[in-house]
Amino acid sequence: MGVKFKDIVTAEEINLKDLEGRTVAIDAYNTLYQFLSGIRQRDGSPLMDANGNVTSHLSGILYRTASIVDKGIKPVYVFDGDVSEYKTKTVEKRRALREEANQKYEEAKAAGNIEEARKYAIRSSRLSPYIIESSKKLLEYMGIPYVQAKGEGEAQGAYMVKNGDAWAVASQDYDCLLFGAPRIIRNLTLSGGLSNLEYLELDKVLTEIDLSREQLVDVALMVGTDFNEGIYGIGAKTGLKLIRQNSLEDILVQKGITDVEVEPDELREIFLSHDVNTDYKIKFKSADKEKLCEFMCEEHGFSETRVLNVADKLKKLSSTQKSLEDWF
DNA sequence: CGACTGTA
DNA sequence: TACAGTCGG
Repeated sequence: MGVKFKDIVTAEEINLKDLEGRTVAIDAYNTLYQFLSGIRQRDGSPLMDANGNVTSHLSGILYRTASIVDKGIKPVYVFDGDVSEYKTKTVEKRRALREEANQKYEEAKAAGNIEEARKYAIRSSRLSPYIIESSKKLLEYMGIPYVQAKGEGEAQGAYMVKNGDAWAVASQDYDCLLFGAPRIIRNLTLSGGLSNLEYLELDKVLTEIDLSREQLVDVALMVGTDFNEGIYGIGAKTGLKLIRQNSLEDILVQKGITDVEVEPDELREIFLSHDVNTDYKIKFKSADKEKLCEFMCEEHGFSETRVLNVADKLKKLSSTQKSLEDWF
C-alpha cells in the first residue's frame, strides 16, 4: 500500500490537459491492482471471458490507455521486477489477508449476501502471473511501450523522470517521493471531473515541510513502509515533528528502542539508491490491429467495434512522433 | 473503471 | 449537454 503520507503532503490540482504532449511513466502494478479490484460486477465477480479468464485488467488498460493517448499524453508502463527481501513480511501479510478475504467471500456468496461478497471479492484481488503477462501482451499489440524494473516500479519510474525519459510518474503511492521522483501524478483516471488529478512536485513538497529527502525517508521509516514495520504510535505528523528536531538514530535511543529489526542505513538504501534498469528504450509503435483483435476479440471476447475504436484513438500516438526517427 | 444508453 | 444507470467480458 505504500507509506501513509497523506497527512503531511499537499497536492496541487491539475488537469489532464496539463499533461498534453508529455510522457507519463505509469506504475503498472498500482494501476493493474486498481483495475482488478475496481472493474467488477455487482456481486463482486470480475469480468471474464468464455473460458473463465479474468479480463477486468484488459478492459482497464485498453480503454484508459486509449483515452489517455487520445488526449495527447504518451504513456509508458513500468512493471515491478524482483521483490526485495525486506518486503517478504508485507508480501506474506497481504497473502494472508487475501486468503481470509477469499474465505469470507465464499461464505457471503453462499449466504446470498451480495454486498458482503463484493467487498471481500475486491479484497481478494491478486496480480497473478497471468494478469501480468496478459497485460504486457496487450500493451505490445497496442504499440504502447513498457519498461521492466529491476526492483520496485516506483524507483524505476523515478529514475526515468530524472533521466528525462518521462515527465512524471503516475502512481497512487507516496513511495515515489521517497524514491526521488521529481514529479508525481495521483488519480490518473478519466472519471471524476476534469480537475481531479493530484500533482506532487518533490522539491515543493520538501520545501513545504522543510525537510530533505533523506529526512523524509527517515519519517517514512518511523511511519512504516512496505519494507519495515515502523514505530508503533508514530504517524506522519508525529514523525515529521520528531525528525525536524532529531536524527532517526537519536529518536530510537530516546524511545528506548535498542534492537531494531533492520539497521536504518539498510532501509535508507532501499529508497535512496534503489537498483534500477538503465538499459531500456521507449518506443511508441502503431497498434497491430490484427493481433489486437485476435487477442482481445477472439481470445477474450471483447467487442470488435470497441477494440477497433481503441485502435483508432491510438493512431494519435504514431502520428505525433513520426516524421523523424521512424525513418531510421 | 470506462463505454455507452436513456432521459430531460 | 449533463448526468444517472447499466453493461462490459
